[in-house]
Order: sequence, then structure tokens, then C-alpha cells
Amino acid sequence: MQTNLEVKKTLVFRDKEYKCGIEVTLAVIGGKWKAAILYHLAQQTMRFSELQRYFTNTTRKMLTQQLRELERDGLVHREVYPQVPPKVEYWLTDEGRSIKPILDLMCEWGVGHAEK
Amino acid sequence: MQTNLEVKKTLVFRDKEYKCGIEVTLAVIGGKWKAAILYHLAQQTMRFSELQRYFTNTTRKMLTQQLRELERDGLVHREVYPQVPPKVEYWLTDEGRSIKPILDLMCEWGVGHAEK
DNA sequence: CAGTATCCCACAGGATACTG
DNA sequence: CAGTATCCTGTGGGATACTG
Repeated sequence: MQTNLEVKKTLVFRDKEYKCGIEVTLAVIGGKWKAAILYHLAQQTMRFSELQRYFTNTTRKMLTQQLRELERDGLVHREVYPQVPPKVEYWLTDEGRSIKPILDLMCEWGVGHAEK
Repeated sequence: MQTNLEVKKTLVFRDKEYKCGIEVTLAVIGGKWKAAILYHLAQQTMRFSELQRYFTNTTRKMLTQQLRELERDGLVHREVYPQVPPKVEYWLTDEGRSIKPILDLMCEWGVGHAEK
């Protein structure tokens, strides 16, 4: 007996091996705030301070870190406007927008599950 | 200016507050192996040793732990057959099956993302 | 405003051994 | 077969302070 997955080849993503796409997806959006960040940016472009205003329980460091990782993974674009005071905006790339259906489903399911 | 999320009420799930459904969903399936376990059980009922055979990089302890948490969260049913040697089967509850569309999307997206 | 730089710790997850 | 029981470690994430 074997499952569908057992016949699939392993995936490689950033030098690590994954046995199925789900693991890759979790590696990308599994961070504590990442999915929520993406969900927000899916609604609109935001600058750093706006994200900070929403994620009041998060430190600047964590926000920065998670945003950089999302940028590295190609989901988020970071635009720095060379001015004083600094202005940095974040928005989703095409790749980032491609994950929106998942986020929408996750949001919906989570709301339903919490109600029980 | 505010996003859709900022006008929503917070969700409560297992005595913790969450600002959106996504966070709840991640709290449930965000464990290192949980999503993959659910994905497998969505294909078929499996006994512990079968899961172990697939998750070769996971310890018994971790498998047990994650399965118990999924059981506690109402996604997985654990059936113990009182016999020697013991036999324990796991399968998804209705609630567990309700998350399958998300898993399918995550799997698909992950495969696509890894290819780049 | 939008970040680094340090220092720190809890806890998720792992290794190994034992058991009904 | 399907687990516990112990002990241990890495690192994800936090607190605080400094900066271009």
C-alpha cells in the first residue's frame, strides 16, 4: 500500500528537501506573522509604519525579519523612497498574489474553527 | 486608512486571542508535520506504523505528539483496537476533512514555488 | 521613519531508552 | 505495535537600545 505522496519525487527549495508541496508552502508562510502580513498586503500596499500599527504585538525586528524573508522568497516587493524621513513601501509581487486564494481559505476556515 | 482586518473582532481559540482566521489556522496546522499528516490522512485511514514508515525523519514521539494535538483540535480521530499486538488507526473527522481544500491548494502552490 | 545590533530565553522539536 | 519517559538542544521570537 502506498499513498499518492510516496510516489512523488522530493522537492528542493533553498537547499532543503521536502517530501510534498505543503512542506514548502509552510516553509514560506509558516512564520508566526507571515501569513497575516501577506493577507494584509493582499488588500493594499502598506508602508512599514502602517504594518507596525496593525501588528502591535510584534517588534520592529520581527516585522523586518519576516518581511525580508518574504522578499527573499519573492512574494513581497520592497520599495525604498530615497527621502528624509525615509519611506518604505511593501506590496505583493505576482508570486505573492498567487498565494492569495490559500490565505483567503485559511482565514475563512480559521474563523469557522474558532467559533466551536 | 484601515484594512479589512482592522475592523474585525478578535477571535478566541483555546484561550488565546487571534486577530484573524489565518492565525487560528496556523495554530492548528502550523506544526512542522501537521499539514503533511493531515494531507496523508485525507487520502486514507492509516495506522501508526504506516505513518511512521512515511515520516522517516520524524521520531515516534513527534508523530504521537502532533497526532494528539490534531486529535485534541478535533481534526483527527484515533481508534484503538484492543488486541495484541496493539493496533491504532487514525483518520480524519468531518472537521478534518473540511480543511482538505486548503491542503490541496498548499500542496499545489508549494510544488509550483519550489520549481523556481 | 525605518530600520540594526545585542543579548536573551522559552519551547518546539530531537535522541535515546524503556514498556504495556 | 504503539507508544511513554527523560533529557537535551537549536532557534524562532522577544526586549531594549542605538542610528542613517
